[in-house]
Amino acid sequence: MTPRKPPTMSDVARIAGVSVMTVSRAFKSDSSVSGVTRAAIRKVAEEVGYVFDSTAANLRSQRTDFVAVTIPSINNANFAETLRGLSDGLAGRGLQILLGYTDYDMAKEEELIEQLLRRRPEAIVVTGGKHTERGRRLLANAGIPVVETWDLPEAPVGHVVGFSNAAAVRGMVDHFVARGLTRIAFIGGDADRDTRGTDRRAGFIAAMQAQGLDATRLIDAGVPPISMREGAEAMARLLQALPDTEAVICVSDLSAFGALTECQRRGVAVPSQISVAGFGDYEIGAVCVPALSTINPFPREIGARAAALILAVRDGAQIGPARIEIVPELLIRQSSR
Amino acid sequence: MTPRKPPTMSDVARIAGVSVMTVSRAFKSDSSVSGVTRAAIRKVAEEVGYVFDSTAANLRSQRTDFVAVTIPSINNANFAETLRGLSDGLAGRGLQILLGYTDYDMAKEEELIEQLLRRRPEAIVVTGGKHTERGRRLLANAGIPVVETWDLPEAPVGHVVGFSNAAAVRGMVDHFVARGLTRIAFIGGDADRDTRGTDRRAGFIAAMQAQGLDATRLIDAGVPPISMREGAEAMARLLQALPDTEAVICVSDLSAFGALTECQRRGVAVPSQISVAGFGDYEIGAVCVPALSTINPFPREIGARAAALILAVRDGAQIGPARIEIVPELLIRQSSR
DNA sequence: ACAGGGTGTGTTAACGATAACATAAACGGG
DNA sequence: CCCGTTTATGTTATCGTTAACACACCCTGT
Repeated sequence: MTPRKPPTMSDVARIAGVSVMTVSRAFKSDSSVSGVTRAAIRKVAEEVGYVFDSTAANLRSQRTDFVAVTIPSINNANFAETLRGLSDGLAGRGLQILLGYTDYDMAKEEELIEQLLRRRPEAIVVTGGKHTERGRRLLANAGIPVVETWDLPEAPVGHVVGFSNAAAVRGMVDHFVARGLTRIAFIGGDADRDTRGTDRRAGFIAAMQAQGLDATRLIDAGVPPISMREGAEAMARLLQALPDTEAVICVSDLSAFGALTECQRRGVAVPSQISVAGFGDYEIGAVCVPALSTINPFPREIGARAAALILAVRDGAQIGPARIEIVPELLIRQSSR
Repeated sequence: MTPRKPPTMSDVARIAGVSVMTVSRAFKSDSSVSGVTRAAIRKVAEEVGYVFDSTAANLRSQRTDFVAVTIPSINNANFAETLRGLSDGLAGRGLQILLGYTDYDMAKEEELIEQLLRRRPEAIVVTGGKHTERGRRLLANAGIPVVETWDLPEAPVGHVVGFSNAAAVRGMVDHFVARGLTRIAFIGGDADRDTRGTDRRAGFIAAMQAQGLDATRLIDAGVPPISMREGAEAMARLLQALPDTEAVICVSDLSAFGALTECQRRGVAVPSQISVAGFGDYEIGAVCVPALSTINPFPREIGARAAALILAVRDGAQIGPARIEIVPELLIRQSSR
């Protein structure tokens, strides 16, 4: 369409009859340029179709206004909420998110971290507290604020905004036990990939053992992300293999919903024959019939807190490594009793 | 952690005893550097913790390896699929996505487009074919490939990869009519914001009129994105106001699922008393009971095709404005008869 | 009237990489 | 064994903006 190369500041400066520096200042809100000059420059810029070139500004000013973020999957409402919390918190201050997804793969995460750091972000937010060794080193040496989320790692790289996946699941186990249910199963994903899912499973086992109960009713639903369909399939296997199970905790609301539908298809009444619980407080859990008992880890708040932390550091706050613990909320609905 | 400023290429060059240019070449796969030299340089780089600085490379080479993408909302499985199609297609060629979301707001889209163009992406993919006038101008003058998706605009800015929302809904209307249902309703969002939703509603009205049927059973479910809950509320209003309705088409599977649950709560049998259809072929539609009739617009393929288009242009293909039409698939399941 | 301070603008150099060109060494075919 | 070609490396200038500094001008108070 426009084969000639795009106008630069110096084109605008020439036409407006000022120096490049004045044009530069006319585009920053804080700097001192007279109102008339600024208006004239803006007008010329709009006329010639000038679009500010951040790549040059980034290099010279050593500031990119990027915040790098890694999430396991784009297609997940929980992570999307965290992203939105981040985005809303940062956008107001002109910070743009540079997003990458890891596909629940630590090797891919390492590669991604390196790729993102090349862009010289001013902070990096990662999901989870487990990384490859090189990934950790890259983060630690990046010289920018690092925020690990969705977890409470024992040896964090930098800041932490997260919660204990294990403790959250324990709350659900205890709830079931308090209602007199003892034959409780867990539907989760493959241990090698989904670290948060694995933490939840570990939390389940620990909580069951603490209650003196059998913690061997574990159904493997496959590789994360665990879909609704996989939840349904896992439930089918559970009902087949261990028909006397009284309650089941699923690694997420999505798999829990799948499990629920499997019960519906098989005429197994929920919760009178079996109680079902999920994780994550996805919208579906609140809307489906019966509504799902679940755990809300406040994903949006995780993002918002991480954003606030980054802004505080950016504003020069001399805070040491922060460790912000979010306390998930247990939501008991009709799917459990 | 590391207060000293990060090493640059010239630091690596000095330590490795070569020129900066050789270091630069050692980081590009294609260029000619001897194996020993390259290995030595890589080793030094790893030791000193050198991380390549794209900001400088971007400026000098006038290439950023960015592809800008705007979507209405991050938290939507359909757009997430398109994003994944794009991402998977582009990542292999070293292109990174620069994402922004518009919140279904054209003014916000305009601002976003400008913000993204400042980063000098090498192509831009936008959702939808409606933009503010300035937004259009920005896109047209950007001097990079522009791809509009999820729509078939009459006067596209550049390339198009999309489908007709109206025609897709007509297919569903015709399906219902063929089954002998005539009192058909539409649950959709506010006309001002969601242009695709509005297109679907318009398609509904046109199809009903073409069939000589009453096209006034329109329920407004609020501002997009229309949630499951809003779908349920809209269904409640529909059942109240027009209890003789035989079928309802919802703007998305999410609202359709909400509508379905409302029927369950009220003891209205689906599909024997009322048929329900959605749009988008979300996983929930396939898993829920009864499974939802819906329309699959192949969102992943939209992204994949857009990516392929961008790569082709990048490789120097002299293609004029492409118009790739995706034909959505009608999926009839148990929720309709 | 004049020092002192703010305001608006200009000049120069630099951010850290790479394009373009130059050149020395290694290679290979008749 | 020599010349043309390829391979490996170096030198110089530059991408488009902004930091840092400089300076002229206009206030304001005494």
